[in-house]
Amino acid sequence: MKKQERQRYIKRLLSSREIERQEDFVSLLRAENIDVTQATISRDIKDMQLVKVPSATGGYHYSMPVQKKMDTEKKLKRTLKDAYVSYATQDKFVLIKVLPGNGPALASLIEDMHYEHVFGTVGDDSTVLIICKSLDATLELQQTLQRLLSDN
Amino acid sequence: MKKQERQRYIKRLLSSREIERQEDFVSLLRAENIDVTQATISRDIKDMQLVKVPSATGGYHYSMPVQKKMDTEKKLKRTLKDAYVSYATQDKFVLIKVLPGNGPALASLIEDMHYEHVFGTVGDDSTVLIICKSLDATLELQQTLQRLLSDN
DNA sequence: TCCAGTCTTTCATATTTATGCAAAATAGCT
DNA sequence: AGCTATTTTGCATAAATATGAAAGACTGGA
Repeated sequence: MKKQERQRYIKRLLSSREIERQEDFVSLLRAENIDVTQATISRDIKDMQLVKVPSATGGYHYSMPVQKKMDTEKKLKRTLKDAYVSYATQDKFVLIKVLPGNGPALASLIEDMHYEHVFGTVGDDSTVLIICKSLDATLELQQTLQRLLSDN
Repeated sequence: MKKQERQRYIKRLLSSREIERQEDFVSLLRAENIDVTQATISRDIKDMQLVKVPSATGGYHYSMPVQKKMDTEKKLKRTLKDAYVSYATQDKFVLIKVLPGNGPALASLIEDMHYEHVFGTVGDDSTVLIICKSLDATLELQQTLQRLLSDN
């Protein structure tokens, strides 16, 4: 499955960098040895319903679609509230304990959010380890999670 | 204030129709005797951080930005929870009673959401009247409001 | 294997969107 | 009012994006 794999890469790129133009996707994918043209990216973007957001700083960047993002955050919030047990943090890591069975779901929701600050996540049955991109990022993420936990 | 007024119009158009291209804004505004070029619209869109969303049905349409939408919904939820007293509905109307002083705020938040189903709102000190676009729309809106009230 | 149908990609290009620059409008002064 | 600085706009066009049409890949039979 070529297309799906590429679209997974695209998702990953989305969260890792500020992507301003479709051609950026082309270059970045080329760097990973995936060869496509802008035309294909345009169709992928339509498929995946990505949007080009005018950023506060004056530029533009591609991002997840509105609805999906809202839905995901809602699910994430619910899962957190339902299953949250405790959390700890050290260095660039945030370790969340949840009720048995909820680890993978939570990890996957966090992935889906494509948080700027998150490098990656792993989850077993009752634990999710989030690896952040920096110490600052870790703080930011903590705040995000706390916000989600305390309703709002 | 020319620009701001135009941008208010743009917001209103956003919620009332599916707008596919910037030129559509130009035509629709022209119909309201506001004369602009696509260049200006492009800049307005950047200002307002509107996004062009690939819709499920194959086309594209402009829409409110992610962050703002989420923020507004949050505020709306909080206001509702804080100030809600009761509501009633009849025909295409939903009438919400709130604690004194909260009417205008609530009305304005509902406006800001640009709900598909809402034709318009008016609020006095402790009442908000929402006029929906159809009977079905009224039901939909009720559900939306109930969802907001019952957390989620 | 060979074929028909379906899906995906590229190429070329049409369409749409963004922007540099000059002109016009607006806002503050005095 | 008259002048200057700032903001906003349109024009022209560059830049970016979307898409028809043809070619290539893949799929599931016969």
